[in-house]
Amino acid sequence: MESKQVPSSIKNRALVEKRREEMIRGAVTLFREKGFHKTTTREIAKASGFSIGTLYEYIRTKEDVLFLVCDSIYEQVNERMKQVVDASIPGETSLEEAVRAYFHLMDDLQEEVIVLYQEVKALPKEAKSYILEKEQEMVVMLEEVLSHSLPGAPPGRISIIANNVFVEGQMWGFRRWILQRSFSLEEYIDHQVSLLLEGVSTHR
Amino acid sequence: MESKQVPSSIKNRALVEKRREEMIRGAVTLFREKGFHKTTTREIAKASGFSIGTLYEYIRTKEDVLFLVCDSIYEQVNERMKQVVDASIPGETSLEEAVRAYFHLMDDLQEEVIVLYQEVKALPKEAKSYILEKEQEMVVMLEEVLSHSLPGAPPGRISIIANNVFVEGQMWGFRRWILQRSFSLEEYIDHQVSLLLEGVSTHR
Amino acid sequence: MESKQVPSSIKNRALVEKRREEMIRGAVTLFREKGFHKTTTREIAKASGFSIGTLYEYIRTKEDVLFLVCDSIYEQVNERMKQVVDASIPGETSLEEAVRAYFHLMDDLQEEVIVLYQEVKALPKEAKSYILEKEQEMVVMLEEVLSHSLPGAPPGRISIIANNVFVEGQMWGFRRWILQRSFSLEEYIDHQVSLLLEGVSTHR
Amino acid sequence: MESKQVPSSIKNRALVEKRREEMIRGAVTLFREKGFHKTTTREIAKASGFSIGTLYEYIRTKEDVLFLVCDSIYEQVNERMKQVVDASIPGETSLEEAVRAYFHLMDDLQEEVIVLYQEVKALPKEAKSYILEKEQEMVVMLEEVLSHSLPGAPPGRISIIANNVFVEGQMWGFRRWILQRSFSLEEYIDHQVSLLLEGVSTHR
DNA sequence: AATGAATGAGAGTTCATTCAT
DNA sequence: CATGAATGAACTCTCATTCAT
Repeated sequence: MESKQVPSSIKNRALVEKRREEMIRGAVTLFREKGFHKTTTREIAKASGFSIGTLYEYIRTKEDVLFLVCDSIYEQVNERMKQVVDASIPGETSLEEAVRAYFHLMDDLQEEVIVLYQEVKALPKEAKSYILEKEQEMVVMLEEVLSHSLPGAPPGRISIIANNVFVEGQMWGFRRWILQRSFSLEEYIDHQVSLLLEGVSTHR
Repeated sequence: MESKQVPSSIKNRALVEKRREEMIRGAVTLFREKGFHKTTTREIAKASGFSIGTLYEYIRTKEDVLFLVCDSIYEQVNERMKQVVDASIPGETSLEEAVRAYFHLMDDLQEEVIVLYQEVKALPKEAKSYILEKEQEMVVMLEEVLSHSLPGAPPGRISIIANNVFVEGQMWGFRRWILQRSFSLEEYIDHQVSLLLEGVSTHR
Repeated sequence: MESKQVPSSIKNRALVEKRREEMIRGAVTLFREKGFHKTTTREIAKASGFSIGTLYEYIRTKEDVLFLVCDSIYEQVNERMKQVVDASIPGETSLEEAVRAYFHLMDDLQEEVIVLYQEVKALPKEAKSYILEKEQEMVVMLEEVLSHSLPGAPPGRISIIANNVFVEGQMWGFRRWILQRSFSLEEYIDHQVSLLLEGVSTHR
Repeated sequence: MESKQVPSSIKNRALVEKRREEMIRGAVTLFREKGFHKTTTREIAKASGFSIGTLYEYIRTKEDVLFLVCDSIYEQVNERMKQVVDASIPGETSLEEAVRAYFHLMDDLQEEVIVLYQEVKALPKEAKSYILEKEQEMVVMLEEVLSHSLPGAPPGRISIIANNVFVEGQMWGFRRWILQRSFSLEEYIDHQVSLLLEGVSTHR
């Protein structure tokens, strides 16, 4: 799937898939720890379990690694989110359920989402657009769920709510140093859901 | 003020202040365009109007420039936000007014906020903590305003709302490519205020 | 024939011969286009129609390819020149005829001769000597023809004339960008023959 | 003069000139010994007496070094040849004198000319054209001298003679392993002049 | 106080060669 | 015999930082 975007000089497709998975696993950890720019290609190779020469058989440039990492993360996020959306029966599955599922997902993939969040901007132009499109797919999925549950709401409003929820989900990860000090995931979700549905006026 | 954090070999305090302002002005633009890592110290020197040698009379490392930039931005943000808060009379100035003022501020300082947003993580540990504290001051100010207007709300809830508002303000800048395509600033603020106060249930 | 100089791990002699011919054909084109140093072994393998692994069954090092190419070219040049010389009957075949035949040969093998000309120096010492000997054989053949036609001339003079003719033949190829703009092959040969025989004094 | 072609980040023009001269001196020797491709930039820096970092303050790429070397050689060659031509009084200075001067020049600059001869092709396209133009200037100078001495000769013939002389001069250097074994410079020149003027027919 | 030439560690990338299958 | 994945030494080039002037 990624092979369409990033060419490799290795012919064996299955092997490419396998090696790239190893690579992504290694790179995510490194990027999370030190950021993309401070991670060297040699470190990536080592963390992936192969030599620098082998690394470059599977990518063309260091930025390709970043792209593969970002792409893979959104692939996971969208995949799992799609399951939630598809399982939802319009009119029956509540907005609340979907939002809760999304927040749980963001909790599961915290590390990955932080990388995504902080490093996408380092991608070369074209690759960045591609990834931002995938991000947008994510937001669109949220919009769909929202419009099922709020049939009368104007699309502009739906869009803003979707963006809010999207960012609040990510916020749980990238502002963890403040949020996760004071709240459990469930508490955080409860608050956000309550705010979403009723605004500040209500408080329990 | 910054001189406390970043030593300079120049004695003349006023001069240090002046040169650093030039430096920050130049650096913000560059960081916005190409990011911290892809900006060289030579470019910063040039954009600041002095030589590389002179640049290093006023800082110790490249990261000092980033620190000065981040610090200066929060200085401005907090300064202006403080004015809003101080002008507000508890019980009279409404939550809505304060939030609107904050969103306008985020619109004014868009470029700067994006830099802040994307590059803080590149700061060395200690400097990062220092800047994150300033960020937290900002959030605390929002919390204060909120607790004035929502006297009965529990502090945890206040904190989450403050974080939400904080991030939604920044979102106007860093998700501009999607938001500013569909909404004027006023429309965006109207929606956010309405959502904040009443939740999704209401719509016009 | 080449197998004496460059060992191969393949036993089947005929196969070695065949594969090496494919290899030389591919390599000449590449060397002509981008030079020896900028051509990779992978490219040579591809142009030859087999894998990099197979390539290395028929040679030991990249320089072996260059050697085989150079050797093969001189083999052709000398072979064809020998036919001319052998066909010449001392005293009957004129100097002019032989020189004309040589220039035509240089025109036919232009591409190959340019490669020879530009890349021989990249050969390792021993291989270079071997090739330069073959080059010298070529010059010696010219000397023989010349001494038949100029029986009274001292050998030193013969040698210089042979070198001149040798280089003028190659010049038609490697200075083509200037010569072939102004002259057809026949015009060029006519001029050179006239100059050779009579010097500058005469002009038509 | 070269500064127009190859930008340097050093501002002091005189210094650039000086350092580049050191660089060229070092590089010529290395290129002569091992060729352009087998010489590393670190070796060039070392031979020039400065660090790798400093080297790159005066050039952009390794190929720039080659260009500067080639340019400088032709600068010298053309400069010195111009003196000969300018000193010649049309009608008085004989063809012979000019050709002799040229051969002596080629003897003096043997090493440099061999480098030129073998490495020009490694230059990037544009730089190559520029250097070939300078080479052509050299040939044109020879043509001028020739046309003064051979007023009745057709231009095509003049051009070929100039090319012959040009290449025969270089030949003294790049075929030294055979020519300089058998001839002193003066003997070589005597033969060439005699052949040029009278052709093969005459011999002393 | 200001300048800019000098430095060299270190980064990304290539590619000839090997060897298990 | 043929293949192509794996290797790592070696290369070019960058850039933060220093220091003599």
